Amino acid sequence: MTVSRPAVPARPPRLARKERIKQQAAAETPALQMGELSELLGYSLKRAQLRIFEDFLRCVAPLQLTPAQFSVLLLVDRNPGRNQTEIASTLGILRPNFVAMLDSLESRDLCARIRSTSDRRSHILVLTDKGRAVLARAKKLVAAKHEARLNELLGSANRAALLAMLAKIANEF
Amino acid sequence: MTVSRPAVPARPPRLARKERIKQQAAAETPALQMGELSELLGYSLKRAQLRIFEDFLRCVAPLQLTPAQFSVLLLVDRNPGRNQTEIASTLGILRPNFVAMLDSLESRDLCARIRSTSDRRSHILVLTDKGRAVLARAKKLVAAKHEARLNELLGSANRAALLAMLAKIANEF
DNA sequence: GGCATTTGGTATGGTGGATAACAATTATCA
DNA sequence: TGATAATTGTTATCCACCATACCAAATGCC
Repeated sequence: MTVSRPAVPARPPRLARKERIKQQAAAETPALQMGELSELLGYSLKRAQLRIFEDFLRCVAPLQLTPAQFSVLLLVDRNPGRNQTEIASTLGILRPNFVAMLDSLESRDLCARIRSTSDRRSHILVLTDKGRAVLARAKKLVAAKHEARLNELLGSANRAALLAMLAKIANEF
Repeated sequence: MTVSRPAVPARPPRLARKERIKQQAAAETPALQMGELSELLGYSLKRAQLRIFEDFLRCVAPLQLTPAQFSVLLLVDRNPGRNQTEIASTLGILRPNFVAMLDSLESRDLCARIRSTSDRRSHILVLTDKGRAVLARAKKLVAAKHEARLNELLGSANRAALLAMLAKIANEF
């Protein structure tokens, strides 16, 4: 049986960050020296991440999904029978912050919380039919627009190497 | 002449994010399937970025500098005579948000705002002696602890390739 | 001289992230 | 068995970051 709680209106994600910053400095004096900044991995990493998220939002805009929401749908779909704590912790989301996120997804009828019969404390997460459909469409959009453009920019071998290094940093650093 | 305004107390950055999330799921059931998540560049990118920032904070903790503050000091040092708008916009910081940041740095006597004689609207940014000293120490700490460990993990050739790809994404994507 | 623009700043709201505390439930173990 | 500890989902709350609208002072532009 589905556990329902007061509906929380879904909020559309915002995008287009860089354009607004650009317009700040319209007619610029000679470009600034970046100095050691361009050698700082953290700096480039954050800039690249912002870009990627921006593009992700654009590509998946018709479905109104943020990267975080997409990752939740993916993980829930791939791991049936798991509860909130398990899904949240593998995504690096703190349990309290995961509640509102699920409320949002549930209010849009993309996923549902089901009371576990074996442990009545926990809520098992499942995708609804609509959730599965949206996830499928999102995957296609991401693959066709987002990742494809990345492959074009980097080349698929480089892209794979990049991914491997990022995973290494995330896991072994 | 230095423009001084009501001092804002400097706030120490927080760190150690991952540990707290780990403790959520202590004794785990079989690991979850990440599915397409590990193929999503944005996901790995963000995870890696969080790791890198965490380590950066740790390495530079004795100086109480966040990555953003460090980047401001670097940029101001490398570009004398620039005003707030120029520094902020090249760092992707919106002018209103840059005010508090400068207040903090100024209250710690790391940098100063100087009224431009040619344009009395703008504040020219300069590092104080203490600011230069702190920046120098920070650079050494970052190079010795942070970047060195990264080189060890990836190898310097790979690290350079990674940096190049990230810059490409940030600039050409 | 009158107008738009620029600059630094304030106020404010949104959003993500983090902690403390709590009730209900389950696990542990004397 | 029964008392105590741990876990789960949740609320409330705080802080940091990001974004917008607006403002006064100063400047640029006819």
